[in-house]
Amino acid sequence: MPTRAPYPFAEIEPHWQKRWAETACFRAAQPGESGSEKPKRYILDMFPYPSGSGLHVGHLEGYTATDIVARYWRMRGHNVLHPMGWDAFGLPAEQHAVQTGTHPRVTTKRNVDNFRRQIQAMGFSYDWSREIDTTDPKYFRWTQWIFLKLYEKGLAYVADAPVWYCPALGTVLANEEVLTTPEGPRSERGNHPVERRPMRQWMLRITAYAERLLRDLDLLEWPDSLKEMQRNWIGKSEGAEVDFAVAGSSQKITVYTTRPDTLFGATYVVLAPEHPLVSALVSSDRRDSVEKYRRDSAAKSDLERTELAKAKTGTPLGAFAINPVNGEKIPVWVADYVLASYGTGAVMAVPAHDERDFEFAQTFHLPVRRVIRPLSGKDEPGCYTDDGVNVDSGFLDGLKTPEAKARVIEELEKMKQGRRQVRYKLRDWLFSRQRYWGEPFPIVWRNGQPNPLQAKDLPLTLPELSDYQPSPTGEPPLGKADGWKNLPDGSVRELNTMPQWAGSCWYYLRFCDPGNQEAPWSQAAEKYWMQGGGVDLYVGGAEHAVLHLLYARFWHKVLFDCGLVSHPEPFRRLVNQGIILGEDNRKMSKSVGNVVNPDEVIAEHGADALRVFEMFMGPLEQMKPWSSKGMEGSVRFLARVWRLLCEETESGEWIPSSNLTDDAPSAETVKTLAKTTAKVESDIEGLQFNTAISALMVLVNHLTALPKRPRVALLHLARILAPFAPHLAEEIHQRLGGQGLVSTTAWPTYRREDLQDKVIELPVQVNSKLRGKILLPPNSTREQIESLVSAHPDFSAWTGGKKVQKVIIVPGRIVNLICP
RNA sequence: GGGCCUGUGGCGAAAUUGGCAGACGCGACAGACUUAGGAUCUGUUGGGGCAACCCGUGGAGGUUCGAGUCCUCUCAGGCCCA
Repeated sequence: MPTRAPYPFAEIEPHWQKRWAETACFRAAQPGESGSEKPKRYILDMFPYPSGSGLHVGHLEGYTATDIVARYWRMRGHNVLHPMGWDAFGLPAEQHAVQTGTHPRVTTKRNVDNFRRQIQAMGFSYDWSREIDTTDPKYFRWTQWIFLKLYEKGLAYVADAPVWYCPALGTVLANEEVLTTPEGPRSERGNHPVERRPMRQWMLRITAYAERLLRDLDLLEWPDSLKEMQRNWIGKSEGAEVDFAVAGSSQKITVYTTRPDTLFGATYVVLAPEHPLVSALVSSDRRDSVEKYRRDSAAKSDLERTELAKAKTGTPLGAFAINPVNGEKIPVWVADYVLASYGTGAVMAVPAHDERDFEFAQTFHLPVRRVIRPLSGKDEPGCYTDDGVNVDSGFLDGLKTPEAKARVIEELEKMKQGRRQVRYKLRDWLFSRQRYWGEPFPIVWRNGQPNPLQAKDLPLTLPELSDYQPSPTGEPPLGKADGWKNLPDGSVRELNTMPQWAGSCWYYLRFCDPGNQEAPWSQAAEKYWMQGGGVDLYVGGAEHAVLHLLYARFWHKVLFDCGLVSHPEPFRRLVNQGIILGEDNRKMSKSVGNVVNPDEVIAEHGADALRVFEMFMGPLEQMKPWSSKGMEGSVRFLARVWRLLCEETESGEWIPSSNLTDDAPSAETVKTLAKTTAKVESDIEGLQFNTAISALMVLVNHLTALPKRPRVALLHLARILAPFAPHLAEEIHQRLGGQGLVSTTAWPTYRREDLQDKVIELPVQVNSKLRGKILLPPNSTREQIESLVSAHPDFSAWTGGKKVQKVIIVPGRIVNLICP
């Protein structure tokens, strides 16, 4: 015998989903249309990659949060843009194609259909007329169009550069897609080993925007931790380049340092093993050992080379550099703790004031010369890396570190032996992939030169292939499409495709005007929806902190410079939802078997209960574990709401409750409704959904306890519950005789005076310990409070008969009597 | 090694931002519903004590009439970067 549901969600939920779809009640009005006179609000989720395994409860957390906010503002009379789409290019569908021969388009469509079904089962109020798919030629036509803009502005170029190549994936990867692990560099996707290979690649000049990407972070309401991650990724450092002449040679060694003030403390110079000057400068007697050293270090990872704890290695080059400020001859070494990719690949070593140099000097018995004294005056042996005052430094003596830096750079510039230099860790963005399932580049090669397609020739679509396997040499799969790649005039198409990030760099703009055939978006639509600093609320996972969010900001700034968007930043307010762990407190994973499947949860408890529980678990941004018991608590809550107006017969039928009344609610009920509504408002606006739901529970507990439930109170409840549990809210709204859809009615109002109690309890402390309470009107003055306290029957018991030396009164908060 | 975040009942968490610690939920315990209950309803539920009271927000100090909240140090866990 099937178990009876605590309330009939299985009938209610599909019914209202159908009604919403039929009435298109969540359609956002375009500028000019009726409805666009309302204030706009753009509430966006990071659109998903439609994987084969379907949605997980972590996706749903963010989507539920934005849906509550979207529904709330719609009820508050805003024109809400709340869209959904698919970031559908990507490796998994293609790897599936390599293994099975199924076209990635087929796999992608199947996955998208599944994702859409799952999302719709949750009752999210997306405007489905704006659904977009990055693999749709009607969409990627404009991705290619934006690429042409980048190309025209000289921000897209081809370079022969050492790039990360992943043999297992058969493609190159961006710096951002490579992780540093104890086993060496690995691909972020799949954790395969990757290696450096020189290859011809498309690059995007994101470094040209480094300073603006850094500076404009100040315009954004983002979590500080996330801004900090972007700052670190951009990695601005201010320092100097210093030229060291080489004794007996016309060559010079240029080093980069952030501490030019320590130049007088340099006791040797180090070149990275890969530095081009190594072979030019090595002395004949040192050549063999230097060559051997270079071979040895080539086998090591960057992490092994630079780790502080690891023993430092190196070998002298047999050459000497000349310190430009004091003419001193100091030895040149080759050591792999210096990386070719950092700075100029050469450093001046100041062992007294740099940890790594210090360790190296200790290992090889090189001199240590102190030139900075701590400001505190206490000079201890060892390495001192903080700021201080220069000593034994010629013209820098007595200067504090910031002045010393400025002074030495000034001097070096005068001597033409150095210059101020701002550096960024950020590298240009490696933008091509040797893959099939991505946007083709709108480029043809003629006589070894790239030529852009005309905008009118877009989209350039993918050819059909029977074999998606990349070749081991890095030749892209598109190279197999002879008819596609070779053009009649002898030119050849670019065979790489764009990385998955491309489509997500601008999708939020397409949502503003998704059907536009003439342009990626109209100026009017962009101005309307992006006014006030862009997307008003953007919610997604923290894993996109540097990649997607940095790339999208970069494209947006380029589009801004092209006059195509009206604000320099795309996402005004951004929030990361926390990870939902498995019930065992571990990360959800298929192999552990602790994954919660939303389809099953909805079938068992309903979508409303899942929505409520996802929000009730804890703060949105916090990591928190799933709990099936907690899930049942949310079902119980909604069932209690249901039973406010329905009761079950012996045979299991739900009939209207006999406890309903058309009488006006009591003053207490009116107050509870007012307080709850005010709390829910401020909590939704502050994204504190867990406490909003707890306030709703308090209200429901109050209403449950009433012998007769006023219909107007329940109608009020339906409206403030609607953002959280919209299906149930619609059903009770209708059963109580409410007009139209609750989703499109106005948010309820309340009287301000109902928020304030007539009498409040004020705690009384003696010597900061709680001793009693007094009852009084909320707006009592200090004098009134003091006389009420001293006249209280328990007064002498509280004070123990001692004299009150001081009275601290915080009206509405506390009274504290100090009796020594 | 550096940066950021988090530590509160048996569990998930609240705390008007310096003012009654533990709202709300889960779990547990007791009772009711004339059968049963993994349904529902009603109580109780931080620890100690017969009690009045005392103790309690990872730990140690400090500022303050008053600290979960602010400061210093420290321990543990997480994330990011080396």
